[in-house]
Formats: sequence, C-alpha cells, structure tokens
Amino acid sequence: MDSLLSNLKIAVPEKIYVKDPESSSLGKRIVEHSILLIDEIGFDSFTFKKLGTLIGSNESSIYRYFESKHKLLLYLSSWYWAWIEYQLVIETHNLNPFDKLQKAIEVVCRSTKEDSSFSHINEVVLNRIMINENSKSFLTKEVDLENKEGYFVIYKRIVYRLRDMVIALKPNYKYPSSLASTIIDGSLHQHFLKSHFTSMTDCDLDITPTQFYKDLVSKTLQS
Amino acid sequence: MDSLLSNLKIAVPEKIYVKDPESSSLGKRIVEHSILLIDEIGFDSFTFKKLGTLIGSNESSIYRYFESKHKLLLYLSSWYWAWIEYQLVIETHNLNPFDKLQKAIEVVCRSTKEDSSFSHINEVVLNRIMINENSKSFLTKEVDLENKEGYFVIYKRIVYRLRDMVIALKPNYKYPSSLASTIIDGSLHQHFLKSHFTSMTDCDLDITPTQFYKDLVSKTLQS
DNA sequence: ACAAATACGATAGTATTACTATTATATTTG
DNA sequence: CAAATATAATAGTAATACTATCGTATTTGT
Repeated sequence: MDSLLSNLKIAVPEKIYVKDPESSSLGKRIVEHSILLIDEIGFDSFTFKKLGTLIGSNESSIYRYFESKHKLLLYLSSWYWAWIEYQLVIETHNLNPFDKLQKAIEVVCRSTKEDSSFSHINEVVLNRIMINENSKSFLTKEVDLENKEGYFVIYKRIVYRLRDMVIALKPNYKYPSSLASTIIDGSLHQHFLKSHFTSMTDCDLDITPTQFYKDLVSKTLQS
Repeated sequence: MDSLLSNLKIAVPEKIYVKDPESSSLGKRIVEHSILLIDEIGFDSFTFKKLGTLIGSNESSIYRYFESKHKLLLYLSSWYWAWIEYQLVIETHNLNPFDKLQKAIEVVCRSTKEDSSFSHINEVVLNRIMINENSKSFLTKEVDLENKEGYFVIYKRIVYRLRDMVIALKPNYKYPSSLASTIIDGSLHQHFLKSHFTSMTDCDLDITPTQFYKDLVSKTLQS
C-alpha cells in the first residue's frame, strides 16, 4: 500500500490554498510542521508567527500559501479525509455488502497507529488533530459560504460512500445518511472521550470505537 | 426524584464564574444578551467589548462576572444541560424502562421551540448556540484541568442518566456509555447538519433527530 | 549564459483582541 | 449617614491576524 501511495497525490480542493504547498519544499515544511505544532499547542494557540519561527521561515511567507490558519485547518482536514477515502476504496473493494460495510466502519473508526512515511505528513499526529480540531473546521459562521466553495467535498464524499453501503445492505432502512454521518463524527468523539472523559465511553485499551460502531450498525440493520 | 429539587433553581458549578450573574441585574443582562450576541455573530467573533456596547455597560464590568469568554461559554453550556436534566427527570418519571429511555431520547434530542420565559434566558436561542458552539467548550488543551475543576459535571450527569436507562432496559448490552454519549453529541450534530449540510442527514422538516435516535436505540437494544 | 520572472525574507504597520490596573462615581446596606 | 460594594471610565499591554512594501535570492525560459 505504501508504494501505491507514493505514486499518488492526495488531491485537495484547489481554492483552499493560495499556492499549492505540495509545489515547493517550503510548502511541504509548512504543512509538515503545522501538524506537529497544532498537535503540541492546540489549534487555538497556533499562529503563523510561531510556525514561522519553528521552521526558520517568515510569517509573511506562510501567508503566501494559506490565507489564514482556518484555511490551513481546512487543508489538513481535506487531506486527512482524502487519505481515509483512499484506504476506504482499496480495503472495501470486492467485498460483499455486509463485509464491505463492516470493513468501511473499521477504516473510518480506527485510530492511526503507523506513520506510512510516504510523505512529509505524519498521519498518526494528523489523526490526533482531527479528533481534537476537526469540528472547528465547520462550526463557524462562514460554513455555508465555504460549503458552496467546495471546501467540504471530500468529507461529504466519505459520508456518501458509507451511506451507499448502508443502502446496498438494507435498502429499506430509513436513515442511511444520518447513520453514516453519525459514525464519522461519532467515532472521532468516542476517541476524544477515551482520552479525556473515560466515564462517558466504554472505549478503552480493549474496546475500540470500531467495535462499538460495528455492533451498533449490524444490530440496527439486521432487523 | 434525586437531584430534581436541587436543580429547580438551575445550579451551575460555582467555580465557573467570578461573581454569580444571577445575583444582580447586570449579571442577568450579561447572560441574557451574551446568548443573543453569540447567536448573531458566532462565538469566535464574540467579545466582551461588543457585549458591553450592546448592553450599555463596560467591558471591565463584564470581567467581574466571567474571567474569559470561554468561562462564559462553560456557564451557558452548564446552564443548558442543567435545564435539560430538569426536563429529563420530570418527563421520564414513573415510566417503565422502555418508555423511560424513549422519552429521555426525546428530551435530549428535540429542538427547543418555545422560550419558557421563566427567566431572562431564551432557551430557543441557547439551544441553537449549543448546536453550533457546545463542542468548543471541551475541545481545548485545558480540558483535563477544567474537567478536574468540575466544569463538566452536569453534562456528564446527563450521559450517566441515559446510560443507566440503557442498562436498566438491557443489562447485558456492552456499550451503554458510548451509546449514551453518542446520542447526546450526535443529536446536536444532526441538528447542525440539518441546517448546513442537508445531504449528510435524513433529518429535515418531517424527520427529526429524535426519530432517528429512537429507532437506532430500540433496534440496537431489542436483539 | 543571461534576463525575466518568481519566491522568499525582512521589516513595518494596522486594527483588534483579551485582558489588567487604577480611579472615580453611583448605589446599596447596616 | 457612613461605610461598603458595584459599576463606569479610562488607560495601558502584549499578542493576534493580518496587509504592504521592498530587496535579495533562486529558478526558468530562450
């Protein structure tokens, strides 16, 4: 899988960036270290100035790639979901409807354990960022405008893929879209609870969000 | 009826505020209009200076009630969940386990349609704020510290109540806590999708998040 | 190889934010 | 009526989230 990925470029909606960070080594360093810095100090405290200092570059140079830190978060989010989508397509290929959905849940709910190192992006850390910060990419007053601009297409496509698998397995189920979006958003939430509010989840070292959602979905669709 | 009486006067953890906003008319005006202003411009653009101007008071006076806008959000969130808990206890009283859980789901998932006007707080608008901003109250780097300080006790108590109802109905179900927290967080998310990402949810004018979660839970626990 | 285009770094500047501190005045209470 | 308390007004600070300009380095096309 790693070798396949090395020939593929994760495609992110163009309007998100001013200049494609994949097109230069500075751009790659910006993305690479923004992930590490956001993970370390949190998105709220993260600034382009701090990032500039960290990578020995200038604040103004970073603005030539991303017009704001919010756009950078949208970029990271899109990249993450594109990467998940890639795994989703490959790993669910050629399975029967039931196994396909079960495998899909596994792909979207599992926590990333290994940095595939086919790129400058550390997927383990990026996964942590998504758990802590992903909601902030759409919980804004500009969400409708940004949605129109296409900034959330990849995220939505994942939900559609899951929804279609639900429909394929159980055509008369009434809430395939809501079930799909609940799994995606809910599993990030369960991972968060696991780290910060252990009393509100059953997930721990032994039980994973994947198991919870696999069980939930199979019971919901069996009857 | 355990904590019903103690919640009649909506009780918020004391450490959240510097001075109890319920103790003065200025305090009440701060809370009342912060809700309206956050709803209008969003929490990210909300500042104490703007609120001061709006209520014809001074920024510095607001700081005597809340030490930061984040603490104010924690206050609003606690107030909201305390108010939900109040309804939860009353409306689920004396029902059998199945009806009790179904009613509980209704209470936590329904959108507020009427301002009960028993206070200066507009519950309809507060409900909208929770849909858009509630996650921001815990998705921070300070979450563990603030959790220790007890800022999330009411929110957690709601999850525990739901969890206990799940256990009462189906003692051998493996994931009662995760199911409970999924309902609470997930229903706010479904409401958000309904307003901004209609293609990712089945909820609309006819179908409510309540229906989706009632169906989900009864199917999950029946088998 | 050379000019032109582009990228980057350095510096400066702006309006706003998220506060803290001080003092003066108004209001409540004992 | 005095003392205590609450509020308002003003000022100030460091940081944020940018924009603008300019000079130099690097890349590129011919």
